[in-house]
Amino acid sequence: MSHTLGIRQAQKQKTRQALLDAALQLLEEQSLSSLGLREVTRAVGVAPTAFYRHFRDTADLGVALVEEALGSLHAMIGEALAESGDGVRIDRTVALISDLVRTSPAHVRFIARERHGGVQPVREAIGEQLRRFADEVAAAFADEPESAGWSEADLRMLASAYVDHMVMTASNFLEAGPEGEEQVSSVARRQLRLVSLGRRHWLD
Amino acid sequence: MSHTLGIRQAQKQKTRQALLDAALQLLEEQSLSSLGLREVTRAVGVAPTAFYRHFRDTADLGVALVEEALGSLHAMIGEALAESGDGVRIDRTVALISDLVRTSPAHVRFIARERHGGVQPVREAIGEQLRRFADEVAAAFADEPESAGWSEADLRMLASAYVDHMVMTASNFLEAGPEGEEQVSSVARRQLRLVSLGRRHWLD
DNA sequence: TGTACATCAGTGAACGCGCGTTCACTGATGTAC
DNA sequence: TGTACATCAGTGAACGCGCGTTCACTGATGTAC
Repeated sequence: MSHTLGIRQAQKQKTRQALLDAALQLLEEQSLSSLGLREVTRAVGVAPTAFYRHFRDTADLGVALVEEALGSLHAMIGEALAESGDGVRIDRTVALISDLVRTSPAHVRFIARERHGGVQPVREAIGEQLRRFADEVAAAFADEPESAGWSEADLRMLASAYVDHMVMTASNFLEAGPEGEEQVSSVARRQLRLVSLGRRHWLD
Repeated sequence: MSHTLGIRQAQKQKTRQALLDAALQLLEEQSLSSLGLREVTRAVGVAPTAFYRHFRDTADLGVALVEEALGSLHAMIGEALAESGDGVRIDRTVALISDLVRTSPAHVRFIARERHGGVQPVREAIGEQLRRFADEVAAAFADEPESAGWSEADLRMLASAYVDHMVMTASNFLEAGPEGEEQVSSVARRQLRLVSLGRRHWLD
């Protein structure tokens, strides 16, 4: 028999999730540093003071949103990069980002907005996640035969370029909307091809 | 004899500039959507209502800051790109960004923060400036012999990658601080070299 | 040059409002026996 | 299974505070003659 949460804890988690969801929606049109605790509780339909049962302040809630947005992404990126063959891997990567933006636009917008936003703990949480992505991408590249002769620093440099390009592309998808999706995909794929070609001739 | 502004207009411009300067400083630690008009006037030492003599609201002030931050940059980028030889041009470009961040860190931070921030008119003003940069970079590339056989769309794709990389690099310089400057420069130059190599083999 | 009037950048009082935080509370859920 | 007590998620009143905006104003600067 699977472990069931107590009624109390289950209800608490439900409220917490409702606060996160409401905040994420409100953050589509403003940034975290101007998000009010009362705004969030009003949207959920609980008393303002209930907020403190779940988060210390809105910055704390923001850090939780970072985990929600990026925490489950590591596995997916690993799969996309595991593809052999530059062309297919590029297609998979861009498709992954395109899907992500279509499925969770609010999460993506939040990350793009708060990556350089006015709330330090959130900036740091995002920075750490992106650093982890870069580490994972670098590790994936390191295993490939094309990386023979590459220094660790150069692999990290290449991986950073990849991750930064992914973030930029996600933000481009958001800005372009559904009708601009194909255009953004096309540019993103060609830019990755550019980098891929550069990689192949790096040691010439 | 050169035209002199009336005393009244000169004083007005001085106050306006003081508001812009104070706002920019306050924006080092918060984002525009949480910047208060009273905060700004308090920092300058004028009455809150004086604000309305210069700007409709803080979003309007933000748009003015975008012009101040990016308006004078077009000429400089043109010069850096006019260099012949990939290596020198890359060095010049990265040095330009490094200088910019050292000279005007607050302006750079403002642009990085508000590029995806919560204030629509400011996002749009930044987007338009970056689009202009991309146009100019594309035009500069188009004049080069290496671009023979390139479609206009591919040139635009290459130029976008350059401009996005510049913004990313500026933000990296900011984050790294003075002691990380050489490291950021080194990574940025190698990433541009990667793109440059890709460009050379684009039509293979 | 001097005078009389117009302009307008900056003032200061006043307003209603929503904010974050505190506190003692309630009542459903959990636990020990 | 039933009872008595403990826990604790969510409540609701209250607080002091700073906000954006309005308005009639002042007095230095500008302009017309």
